[in-house]
Amino acid sequence: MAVLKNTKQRGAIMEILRNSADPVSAEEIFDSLKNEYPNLALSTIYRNLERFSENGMVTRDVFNDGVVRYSIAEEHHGHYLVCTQCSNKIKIDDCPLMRLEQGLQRDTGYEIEGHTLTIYGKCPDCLRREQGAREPHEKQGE
Amino acid sequence: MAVLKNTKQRGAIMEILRNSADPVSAEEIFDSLKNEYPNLALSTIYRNLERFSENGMVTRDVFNDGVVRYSIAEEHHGHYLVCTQCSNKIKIDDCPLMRLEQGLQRDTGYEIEGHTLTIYGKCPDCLRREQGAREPHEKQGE
DNA sequence: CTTCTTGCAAATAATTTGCACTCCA
DNA sequence: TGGAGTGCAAATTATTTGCAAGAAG
Repeated sequence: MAVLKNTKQRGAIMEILRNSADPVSAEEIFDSLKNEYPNLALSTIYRNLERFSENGMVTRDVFNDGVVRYSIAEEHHGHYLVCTQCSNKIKIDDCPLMRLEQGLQRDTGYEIEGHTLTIYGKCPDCLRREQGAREPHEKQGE
Repeated sequence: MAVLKNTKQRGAIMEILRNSADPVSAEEIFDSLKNEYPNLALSTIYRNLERFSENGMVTRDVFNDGVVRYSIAEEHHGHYLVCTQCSNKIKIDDCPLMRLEQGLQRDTGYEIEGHTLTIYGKCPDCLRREQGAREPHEKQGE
């Protein structure tokens, strides 16, 4: 695969990725950079993001709104327990999938490369709040 | 929310969803039905799928190829082993997460509601194809 | 200099929407 | 009958691609 040359656009895109905690879309990157690089092309961003993700430097994810967002690969490890109300997240360290994966590999002939796992629930705070809201006379929207 | 009237298109779409083990896209449903209903419109399918999913009858998922696929909500518990090359899917029946979830519930105070799990890898066919394509002068470093 | 990159414009692909007509309840 | 549902065509949105000009090594 071709060598990645070092251009200022490329650097700028990488910097945005590095500086943002959450995954960002091509368009968001474009907006962030259009002042500094007035004739930066959106296609340049798409092409770079694609290249980054091929190289494993960046993780590509399709969100439920159908938009693809990217984030630095480092940040993207582990599994989470996320609250369906407030989106509060707890990292899950125990991952019981190795065993399962070994079995699958044997049974299906697949070469397992990885997995995604997210568990959803309500966090204690939201549960409490819900209890409170359940009082006979107190009905409140959220 | 408006009452869902009973039309043959609507029934046919539902039937497809019910009869398919894996999630299906609007286009796939369209293809399956275009013989039986020559002037069925794709937009009708999109609109119905959207309505189904609003009503909770059907689950909507955006896949990595950016295409939205739908499946009957019942089937909801089921995890997949998907090939990173050809997207071939195998359903995983064993789900080792109950135990983990019980532990988490105790440890974190979350009330667990569900989870998503997908395992990625290369299917036997793609592995074979890859072997074949591997050129004589192989590169060592990885 | 030669390959990798970029910008621009045009092309796709999936999905959505406006509108007039049709059909179920 | 009246509103829900449909087909069709045109509109949107995110992303991709071809190509000539420009920069990096």
